[in-house]
Amino acid sequence: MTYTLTTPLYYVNDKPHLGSAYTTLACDALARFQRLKGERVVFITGCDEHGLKIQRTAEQAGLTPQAHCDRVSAQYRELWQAWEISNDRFIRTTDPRHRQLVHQFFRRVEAAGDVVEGRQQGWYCVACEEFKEEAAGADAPNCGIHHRPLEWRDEINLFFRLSRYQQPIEELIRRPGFISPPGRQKEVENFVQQGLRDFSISRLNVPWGLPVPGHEPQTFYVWFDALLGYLTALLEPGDAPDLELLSERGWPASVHVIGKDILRFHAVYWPAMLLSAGLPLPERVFGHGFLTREGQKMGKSLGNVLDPATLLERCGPDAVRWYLLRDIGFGDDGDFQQQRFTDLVNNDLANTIGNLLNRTSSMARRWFAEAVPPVSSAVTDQHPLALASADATQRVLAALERLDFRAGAEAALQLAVAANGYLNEQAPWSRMKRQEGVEQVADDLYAVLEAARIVALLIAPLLPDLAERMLAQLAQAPLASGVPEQAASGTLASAPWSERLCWGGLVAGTPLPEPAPVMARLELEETL
RNA sequence: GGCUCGGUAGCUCAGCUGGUUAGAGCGUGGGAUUCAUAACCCCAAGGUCGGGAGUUCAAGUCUCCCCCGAGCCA
Repeated sequence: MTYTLTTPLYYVNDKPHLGSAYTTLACDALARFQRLKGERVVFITGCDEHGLKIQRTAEQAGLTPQAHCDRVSAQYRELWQAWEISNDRFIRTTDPRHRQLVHQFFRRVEAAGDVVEGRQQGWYCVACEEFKEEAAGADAPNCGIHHRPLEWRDEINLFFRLSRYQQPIEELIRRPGFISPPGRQKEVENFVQQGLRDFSISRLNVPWGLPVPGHEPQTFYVWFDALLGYLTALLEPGDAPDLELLSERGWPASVHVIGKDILRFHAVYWPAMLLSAGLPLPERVFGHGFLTREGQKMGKSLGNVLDPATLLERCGPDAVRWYLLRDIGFGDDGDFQQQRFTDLVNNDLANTIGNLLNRTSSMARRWFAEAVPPVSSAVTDQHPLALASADATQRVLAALERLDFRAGAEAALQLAVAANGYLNEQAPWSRMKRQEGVEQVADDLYAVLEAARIVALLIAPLLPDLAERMLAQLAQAPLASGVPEQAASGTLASAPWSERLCWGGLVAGTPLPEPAPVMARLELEETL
């Protein structure tokens, strides 16, 4: 079984913003988690590059659409590299193979009798690339989202007969777990209950689009072509663009992770299209929330846009990943507050987790020959910290499985808190001063180091960098959650994650490197 | 206009099928300590659980109305 997950294919209208980074970061955590569990993962991201909006943006910049797309998609690719996103694929809908796959898909849909000509009349928002039903009777309406005038369209184009899929779609969206979070399910149900209407899948007079075979000069509506990018992305380098191959390449997807604004495309239109083409349906669609900043919507007009590249540069990957994943319920809207951001990062990562490792390693080295202290048989898997570790592990696994990154992060953090508490109760430094119970001190330090090791393993999906730094500090093999399982097992002679998560992995006497803080405190003097 | 979801300590939130003095984290104040990244640990203050009415022996938790916020649809 392959675990296939996708981010949306981001529209290359402008450089990447924090919202895209948020989605991608979350998917990266999920992908790493699945890889660590030993699953074969195909993590897909990429860019959606057709459509009138792109065409116009390019014109305004004095570029050809292709040049514009090349430029913006490169920004995405570079940003994800900088963020160490472990995507296995990066698909662009201008990829030549994509065109062929879209044509093949379309022929299937057409053969199924699901393509009809129709007259499309209505107000269109180019920025949304959507017709606005609600503006039907209006005179010169504006888009409610973009506050720009809508454009009148009256053309003959091709429609997909969505109405034929009323029943199967109703059943699909009722299926528990298909739409997450559950709150959004009703939203879609209401929409579907009102009756599905055929929707237009082609445009006239939009040269920057894939031609509809047999229906020139029609080009495909961006959304039709973009969604299919998930399929093209699965093709391996040498593969011919053939839908028949997909089942061997990881289709259907285990989950599409998207922003809540495009839930309908993924939960209704897309499955119907797949049904029509005779392809299996994705197992799950997760619509996450949006980010505001200090209570306000981010936008150019307000000048309060947080640039993900700047954020990375100034704060590092661990801090931002932690904040977004640990403080915002995945699915809920979230507010980026700089004060809270630094508070949480410093408290959780630097003080609680980082300092735990630092202080313990320092003591172990000082009193036990710069190595992991000898353990006595008193430290069993019934040790309080062993129990805490087992509990944390179980909770992290369960949480990440349901994409509850916040609960996962908290559970891992709790283990570090427990270990710090234990250390203070036992106060090995006092024992050493009194020159008594050295064996007890060794046991205590061993147990705390062991807990720290497990904390590192548990945060690995969320904070791969910090996890590796911690493991290095503990003289442990790296995890490499970012590379495919086969490659990892080929190069690393370490046990799988699930085994390493078991209590007692540290070997007494293993030399410990000189401790250096694994996580620096954030000291932001100005506003980001 | 219809529907949905929220409104719980300064902030972000947890509170399952109603049941002792409403919880956590952050922030704030204090204490303790020195192994450690002025970190860790402990303690405290702080809430008429949006407002009102009702059901009940008992409501943050159920019903109705209203106010505010978000969203989907028209």
